[in-house]
Amino acid sequence: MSPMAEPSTRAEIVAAADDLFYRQGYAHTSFADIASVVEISRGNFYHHFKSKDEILDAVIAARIAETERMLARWEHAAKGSADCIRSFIRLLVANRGDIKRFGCPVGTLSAELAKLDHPAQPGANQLFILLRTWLAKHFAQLGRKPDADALALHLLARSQGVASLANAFHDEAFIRREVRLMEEWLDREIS
Amino acid sequence: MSPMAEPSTRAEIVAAADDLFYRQGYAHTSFADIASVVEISRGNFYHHFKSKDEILDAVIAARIAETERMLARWEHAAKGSADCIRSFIRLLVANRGDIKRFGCPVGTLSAELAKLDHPAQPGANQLFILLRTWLAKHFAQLGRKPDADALALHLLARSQGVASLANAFHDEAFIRREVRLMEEWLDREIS
DNA sequence: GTCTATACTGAGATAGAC
DNA sequence: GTCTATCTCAGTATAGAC
Repeated sequence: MSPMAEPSTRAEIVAAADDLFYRQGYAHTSFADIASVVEISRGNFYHHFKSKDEILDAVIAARIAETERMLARWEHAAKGSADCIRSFIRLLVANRGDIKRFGCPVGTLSAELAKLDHPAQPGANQLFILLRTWLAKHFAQLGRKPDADALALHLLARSQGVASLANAFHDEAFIRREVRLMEEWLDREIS
Repeated sequence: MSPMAEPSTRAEIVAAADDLFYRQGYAHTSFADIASVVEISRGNFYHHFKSKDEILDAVIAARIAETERMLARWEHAAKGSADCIRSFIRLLVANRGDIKRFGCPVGTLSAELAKLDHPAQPGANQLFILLRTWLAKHFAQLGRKPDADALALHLLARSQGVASLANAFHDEAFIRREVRLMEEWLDREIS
């Protein structure tokens, strides 16, 4: 363990794999792809990871940690629960460039692992669960306790659908339009 | 060309590939997988299709033709445009078993080809365009000509999102709930 | 001793010859 | 319709560098 002076090779591998898994998909990304980004030899990173699945686990763990930090930042910056939910909705706009080109990182990974029937599916779905419970918590705080989870799932589904079609049609204007509709929906639901 | 007494070998290959591409994904399905379903040798296979990409093209063409037939059936059975749009919404319920397990065949193929940066992307998106223009046509006939395309895209996105999350969480009840919300939305929009 | 690099094996895939 | 060439990939063995 080096005392975090520079990013460790392991962390570089995870970061590169994270990026490539998002842009190319998990199955379509080879060790050689990752190695060429990190600029290490291909055989080398068996010292850090025993298998490709282990890298995937590390990438998922990193994404979960990053998502938790993002949610905490939103809660810190927001005035209340309605603002928190708005931050989630606006994430689509903030990331519209990547979403247009590569889709939603959560949804596309979950869909790919489902088709591969991959053992890491529960881990990938943990990202969905994280967002689902966080959104439900804030809907409950806005007085929608009985159907907080249903509202959370509804909003998650809406944003997933927007990401899918924005990706298929490469349409950023569509993202902005749907984000406005979701904000109006939110205002109606919590008024 | 045999006079359609029995399904031709070529049609059997396309049907098997269609099914496997849906359930396993395109990249993860090999010639051997398809050949073992159709029970032909790989050499015979090569007589009908020169490459895997060619099979994909044939599968996409078959899906487009099948979708066009489905839309025509809906129009024939429906009382009016509102009924047509309801048929589209209820497709989620009709196919809920497959959607729960494998997602939406249109959306998952489009997403996979996007990640692979595959040349057949435009063909796969043609399926989306087919639904989009068909829905927009019926919204226009219901007096929503100015925003008919936006309404069509909105509904397409909603159903894509429902399929994605139903697949991730393996939740059929969620599909039924969201379908009801979409039907209520439709009633409001066209009233 | 921690990290890195080179060389190799075997599985599974497409493509194609015969 | 069998049989083979070739390619890419994950994974391993092992030795060298700091």
